[in-house]
Amino acid sequence: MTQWVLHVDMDQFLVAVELLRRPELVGLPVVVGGRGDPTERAVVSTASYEAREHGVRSGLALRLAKRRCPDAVFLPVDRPVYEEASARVMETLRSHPGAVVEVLGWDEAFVGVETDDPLATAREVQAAVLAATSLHCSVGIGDTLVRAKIATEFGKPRGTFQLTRDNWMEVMGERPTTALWGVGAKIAARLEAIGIRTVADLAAADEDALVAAFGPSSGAHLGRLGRGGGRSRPDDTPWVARAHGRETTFQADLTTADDVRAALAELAERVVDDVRAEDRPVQRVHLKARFAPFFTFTKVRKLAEPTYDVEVIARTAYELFVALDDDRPVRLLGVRGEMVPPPGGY
DNA sequence: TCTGGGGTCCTAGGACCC
DNA sequence: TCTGGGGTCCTAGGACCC
Repeated sequence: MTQWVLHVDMDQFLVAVELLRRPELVGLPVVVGGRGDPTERAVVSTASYEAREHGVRSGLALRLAKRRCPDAVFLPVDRPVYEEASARVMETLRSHPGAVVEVLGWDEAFVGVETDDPLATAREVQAAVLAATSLHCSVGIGDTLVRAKIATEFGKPRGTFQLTRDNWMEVMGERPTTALWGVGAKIAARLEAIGIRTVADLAAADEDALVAAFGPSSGAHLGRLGRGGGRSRPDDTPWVARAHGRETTFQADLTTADDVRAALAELAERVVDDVRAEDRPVQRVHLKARFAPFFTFTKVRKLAEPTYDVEVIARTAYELFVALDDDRPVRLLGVRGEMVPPPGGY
């Protein structure tokens, strides 16, 4: 028996969950995002495959989604329903004999299994998830987490794909570095500046050069990533949150200090609700502010004493806001509370 | 054309200490 | 007059992911 990693990724998850309770929308372009009103400031969380054909993607402003696909049905984000569906998916994965499940988000997880027929196991997992939830997923099969994760893209929708040491270079070698998990536009540009454009270039790159350009941790990580390497066993230790935050985009920009203070107080209150539930007080306060149209700043301050006190957190956030010394209208505010680590650390 | 809301991790560099 | 070498703690800021 061999150790394999499966990466299970739900297909158009938010839309799929909505279609279960609105079957009449199956086959139509459906967009889930914000409060479901395309005239508001909000973005697409998930678009159905039919909507994607019109160029609607996650992260696109709802207003633009409406323009690109005027016939789309817009639905509001309904977190509790997705959390519930997600929990059933994860429970199904954990019920597979011998499975070690590492959750990555609402709609995806790594599953470590021992099997001589990983494709058959992947099919079993897909069938079990479908039976338990009526939802379809794609499964990437790999000999490392990175390979399994990237394989999934080639299996979508409802399919599987296998990526291992043997076919990694053949499949990935000529692709740009942005095809890798964790390499975005900025990192890709910095790599290109030192002559690395493709995955094959990165795999062959000199480790010292990568470390010189990206530091000891990131440099070594990038080299491994190019070769598809890294961890090969999922880790199922329960997740312990480092921080909780809340942020809001205002439909009408804020212009007065009182409005800002009131908004920060409300956000701080919601943050404290979350950190109380963790039973670990806030030790550092992060303030995020976006001024119209797109300048975003974050500031951090460590508190003298860890606290659950909403007043202290809200006042600290406001002090950080004032320190920005920017009098443009405010489009977004966020407060994040970084908690004291649990006994024994993370 | 307009950019959510929830997160994590890393690096650089200053302040300070021995 | 010039200035080691190791370490910790802190903030700022960048980048990425779902």
